[in-house]
Amino acid sequence: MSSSEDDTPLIKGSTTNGVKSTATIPKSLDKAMDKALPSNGTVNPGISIRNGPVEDMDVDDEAPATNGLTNGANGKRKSRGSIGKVYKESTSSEEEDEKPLSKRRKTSKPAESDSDAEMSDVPLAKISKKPPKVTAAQIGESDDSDIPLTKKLVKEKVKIEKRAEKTAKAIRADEDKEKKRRKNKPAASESDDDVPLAKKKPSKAANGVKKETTSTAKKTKTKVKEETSTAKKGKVKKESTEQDEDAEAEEEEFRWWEDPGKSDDSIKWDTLEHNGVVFPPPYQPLPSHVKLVYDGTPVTLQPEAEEIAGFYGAMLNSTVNVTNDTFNKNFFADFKAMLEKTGHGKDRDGDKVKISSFEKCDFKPIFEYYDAEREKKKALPGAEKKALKAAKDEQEAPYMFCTWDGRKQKVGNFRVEPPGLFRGRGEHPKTGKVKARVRPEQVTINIGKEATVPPAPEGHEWKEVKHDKTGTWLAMWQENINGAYKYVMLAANSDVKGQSDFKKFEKARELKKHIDRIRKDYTRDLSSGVMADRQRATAVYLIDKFALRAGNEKGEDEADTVGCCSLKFEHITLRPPNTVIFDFLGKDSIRFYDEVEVDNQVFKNLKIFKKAPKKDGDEIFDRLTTSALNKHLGSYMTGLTAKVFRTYNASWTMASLLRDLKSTGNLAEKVKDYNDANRKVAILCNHKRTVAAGHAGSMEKMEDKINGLRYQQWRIKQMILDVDPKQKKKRGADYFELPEDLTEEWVKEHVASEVEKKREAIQKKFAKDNEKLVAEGKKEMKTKELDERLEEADELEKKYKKEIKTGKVTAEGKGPTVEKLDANMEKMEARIETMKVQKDDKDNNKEVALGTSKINYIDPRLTVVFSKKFNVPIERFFSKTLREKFDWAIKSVDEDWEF
DNA sequence: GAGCCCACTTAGAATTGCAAAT
DNA sequence: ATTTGCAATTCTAAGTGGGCTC
Repeated sequence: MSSSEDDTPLIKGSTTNGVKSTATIPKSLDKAMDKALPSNGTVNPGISIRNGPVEDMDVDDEAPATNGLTNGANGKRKSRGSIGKVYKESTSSEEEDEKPLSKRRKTSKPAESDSDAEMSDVPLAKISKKPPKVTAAQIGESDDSDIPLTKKLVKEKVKIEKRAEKTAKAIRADEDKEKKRRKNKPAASESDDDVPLAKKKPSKAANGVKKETTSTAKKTKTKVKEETSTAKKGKVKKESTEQDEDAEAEEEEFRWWEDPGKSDDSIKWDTLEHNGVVFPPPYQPLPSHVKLVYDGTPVTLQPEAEEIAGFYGAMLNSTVNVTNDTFNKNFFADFKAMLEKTGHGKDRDGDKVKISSFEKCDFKPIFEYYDAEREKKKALPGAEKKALKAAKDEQEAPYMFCTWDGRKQKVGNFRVEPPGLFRGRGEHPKTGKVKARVRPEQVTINIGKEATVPPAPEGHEWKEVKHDKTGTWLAMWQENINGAYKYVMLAANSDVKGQSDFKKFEKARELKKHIDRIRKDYTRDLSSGVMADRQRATAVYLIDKFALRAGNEKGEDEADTVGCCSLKFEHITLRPPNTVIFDFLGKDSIRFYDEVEVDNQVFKNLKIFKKAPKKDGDEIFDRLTTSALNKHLGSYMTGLTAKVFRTYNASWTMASLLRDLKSTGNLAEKVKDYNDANRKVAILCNHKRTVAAGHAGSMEKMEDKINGLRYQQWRIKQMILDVDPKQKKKRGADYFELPEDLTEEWVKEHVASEVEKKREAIQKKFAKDNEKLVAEGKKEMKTKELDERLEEADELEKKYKKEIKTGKVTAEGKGPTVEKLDANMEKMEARIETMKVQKDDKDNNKEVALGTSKINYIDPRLTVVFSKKFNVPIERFFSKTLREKFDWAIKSVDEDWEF
């Protein structure tokens, strides 16, 4: 770990208005670079050429880039539309022939499914390389709905059957293989010779807690296996209280992290039982008085259409969607399609009303109905709400858990996603489309061969029932908008998820052993003569330094977002001598903006990669794909991919931040220190959240509170003068001035609001007291009493007004002295300071999301170690669910553990 | 070796729950 | 007791990457 100290991933400064402070590259790395790069830029003779001919490329970069770009690496050419176009202008005919061909191939597919009017309008160059994955989506779109639907279903069915057959075969083959494997390898003789080093480590670490050797660990395993069969009736004990040393005392919990690991991890389970999925309740039609109003006329819709209108209606208060043109357009297209199918609406007299204009639709009545329903539900007395929830819980109980290799495990998302309007993030071209109700006929069940297959809902059947032991999912369906697969899997606190989490972090730790070599290599390859290698080296540099995502290809029918490999011309701005400005939308259309200094060679390379004729829309790394990059990374270490770097860098950063913490303060300070470190990691990973709606308001409130305190300070100062006028000379007149930013106007307003607050408090108390009296059967107090009570506020007002007028404040309290007042001042000062810190903290934090890094990137063992070392209860860092998810970490590590 | 299919992790928003403030 | 503000949890979209096919 220490060897790469200088290569700490860059921690960006805290964000203010999206502009981050400049990060710097460690000097030592710079120096290393100088050595690696001959100043004249000639290609290092030692460089291995993996990828075709060496380019005659001037590393000093002023030569036209076109040659290097186009004649280079054989193969490795992405068929991304516009790039081809660029090259066409200046290069070989080979390019010209190939690109259009691939385009033609790609575009031909959509044509064979229903034609899509929108599609054909798209310029040729822009048409997706991917044929639309799912024709279902188009069916939804098309107006002549019925015919294609059936056509499509038939097609799909055939496909499915084929696939099912195939997988069945595969599974059979797998099972045979497994049988053989078992025969050859009795469980007891399982050798751990081939267990990767990384896997051994934790059990070693665990030794601190448990004095177990590998052999006893094995015993544990066998024991668990035996228990499995017997444990079925008695459930697996969940909250083991005896978590340690005397583990020999019967332990029903499955301590898989002490297990050296199965040799075959492609088989995920032997037996699997579960109860399937829960479907959302069927659509409840609106009461007859609630209707969509079209062009002033309330119209009755068929339930299928009404449901869709309801999706939209219920959303009217979310401006994000309703004011989005794409959303509205997509919604209305789908809505209209359903109206077409169901015969549009009928007015009071039963006459047909054709709904053709979105603008003439008034969803207000529907919105108000649903809103009222929401309110009703919210207003329900607590007991009733609880009863309702209990009923639901009971009904769902059977689905909450499954039995996985004999152990009871929580299922994550057993509820089938309800229909609604698709809310794609960012500028998703399909946002607003109707997400259809999932029918049982679309759902595939994965379950053990011996298990009872849960029945499909009455009158329905499952699409398929599988027994695929290589999968961890219990049920699956394909969604109609993007054709995405939706899986029902186990919850985060399950053993399988824990195991893969553990593996992920072990993989990241393993990278420590290779990172120096990898960095050395990519630093060298930054000046490789092979364009593809140079691009790859540059990309790895960016991924390593700035924690960028890999950046897979995306389709035209998705939001236009990028990661490292898919960065485009316009996403990078170069500012000599060596500053790179990133500005692009990443995953979830979250903006990544950063100005950073990079290695000179990287700067030079990016300049080359951006060289004309490249222009907006063209890829920077046009010779690089994520799979090529990952393949390369895999040569250093099995399983190394771009993703691992993010985990590694995040955890490594956290580890070094925590390591350097002195944390001598109290509990709260230690927690704050931890959170600060957490925040730095979150910033590194660019984890953001939208600023909460009330943020500006609550900021103002805090500022106002602070100012209120400062005003009180001024009052105390005047009291000091009141007690001892000589202080004016002693401390200087300035000391007693009201701070300039507290204007006369502000003071008046402030004072008025203080008085108003007082009044309100008095009135409230009065009303309450009266209520009490009434409840006790006594008479209410008269308004006269209220007036008397309110006098207190009047006096306060008078006092303030007088103070403002005269600029003098009479000292309060019994026996006021300068000393006492000074002490008061100090207390006030401290309060102001803490409030200011709180405010800044909140402001700095307004767009940083800490959770994502805590849940996915920071090795939980780091947190556990910190918790133990500094004696902070783990509850301060991990919520209940997180403690369950990270159970393995909490129980496997002592305070000497290192990432 | 591009283009899918598939399975899994990662992500922010929305919703819910809970406790501090009033 | 109610309101408010935030933390926790749920939801599901959007990534990554393996592997298969042609």
